Amino acid sequence: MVDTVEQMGGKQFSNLSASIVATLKERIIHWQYPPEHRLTEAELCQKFGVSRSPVREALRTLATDGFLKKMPNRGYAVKQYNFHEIEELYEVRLALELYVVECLAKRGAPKKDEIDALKRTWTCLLNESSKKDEDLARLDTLFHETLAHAAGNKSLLRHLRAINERLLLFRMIDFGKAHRAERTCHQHLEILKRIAAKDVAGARKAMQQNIEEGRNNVHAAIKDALARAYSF
Amino acid sequence: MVDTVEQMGGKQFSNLSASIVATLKERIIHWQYPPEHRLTEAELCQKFGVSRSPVREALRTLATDGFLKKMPNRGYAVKQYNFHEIEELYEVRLALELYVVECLAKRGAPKKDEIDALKRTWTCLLNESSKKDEDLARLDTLFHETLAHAAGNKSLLRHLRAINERLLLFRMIDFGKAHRAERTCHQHLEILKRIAAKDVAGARKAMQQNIEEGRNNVHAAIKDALARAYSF
DNA sequence: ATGAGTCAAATTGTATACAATCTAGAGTAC
DNA sequence: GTACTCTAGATTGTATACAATTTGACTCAT
Repeated sequence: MVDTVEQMGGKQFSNLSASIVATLKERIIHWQYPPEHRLTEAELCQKFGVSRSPVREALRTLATDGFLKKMPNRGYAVKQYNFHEIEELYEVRLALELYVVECLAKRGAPKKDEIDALKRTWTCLLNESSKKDEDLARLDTLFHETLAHAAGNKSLLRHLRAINERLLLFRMIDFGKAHRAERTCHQHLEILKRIAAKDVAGARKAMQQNIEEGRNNVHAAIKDALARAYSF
Repeated sequence: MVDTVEQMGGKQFSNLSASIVATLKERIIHWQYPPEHRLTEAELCQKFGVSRSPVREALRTLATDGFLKKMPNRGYAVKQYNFHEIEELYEVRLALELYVVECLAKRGAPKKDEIDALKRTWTCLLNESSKKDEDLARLDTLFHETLAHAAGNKSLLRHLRAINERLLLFRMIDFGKAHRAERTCHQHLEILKRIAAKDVAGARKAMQQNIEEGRNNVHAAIKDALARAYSF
């Protein structure tokens, strides 16, 4: 099976390296490459039909982004996050997102039109009969990133994006749980209400509940169902 | 003037790219390359006497680390942080470090030997007549990273390191201020005391004071002295 | 003088060849 | 059977050549 980079979703990239990064990220997120799956430069060159230079750049990028791990002289492998590491990612996320809502509750709400758009999207998605876990997870991520964006700190947003991108893999598990989407929607509205009311402590608490519920779902799901693929 | 990568501090690196990254980082931090100074692959190849491959990798790394900015088809340039961006970095740092002390105050103090070592180092440095700003800034950074390490979250530590490394440039300004070292030392001891007493709110407050004082010093210094080099 | 068009230089993107290093397995001595 | 050595293969690191793109200045027509 020979892939071509051009197939990749129809999106255009400025160079081969960026395109390869996007392709591999997509595959890793969708579990098409299992954890610990090895990737070598030569193999990818052949599959994508490109030279080592762009492949090499792409692998380095993915390694620094935490999608791959580098094994000296043995190539790269899809990084397998253990239970503890996932918890750590959630903790950093919590720290940053609590700060976001604190800022917003203190010095003014996010832009009304953005928030309204999010509310509408949630409503549409919940009414649909076929709710894909991935769509829900992406919408959830979008909500949190919209808040971060509204806080107006680009550096904060960048760090949060890096973490959320990596957690997307596990958040899909989160939304696999029954009625999780409805609960999340409810929690999001609560967060917005508290921010609007400039209730700093309340907003922090609402955000903490939202994030920790997700974390607990992932926590439980991993222990239950994924013990085979992911050995702790 | 032809540099050789081997000169670089005597440290050994596994490959040329890592060595170039370290060299350039060092120079940027010491203002040997002014903000907006342009760096092209070809120029660095000639200076270091190596080929484009490792130089290219190094430049990409420095760009993603926030030391350089990439200008499409115009090479790279030393990133000039404006006032607002520095404030943003300090905010993210604050969010993460508040979380660190909160964790520590809640679930147990850092290791005693590490803390004692820090205390001793502070004492030595304060007694020396020649206090270099850079040494003080590095010790300050070390203190904060030791706390983060004690919190036991590797992901958190990585994000914090990235921010602190970038802020080192400005923290040297911070310690240029008279008696700042003594004040910082005092504040650090206060933080440790509150953590030991499991006083969460007190520890957060002490940390916030410490960080915001530094931020204000940098804030003022930049407005005063650096308006020439750094145009806002 | 001003604007469009053109071309050389600068710069990055990609391919490929070669060098250095490490891994793992086969083979051999004991 | 076990441990040791040596070697072939795998893999990354580095150098270099070539292609593609963009920039900026120069020319020429208006």
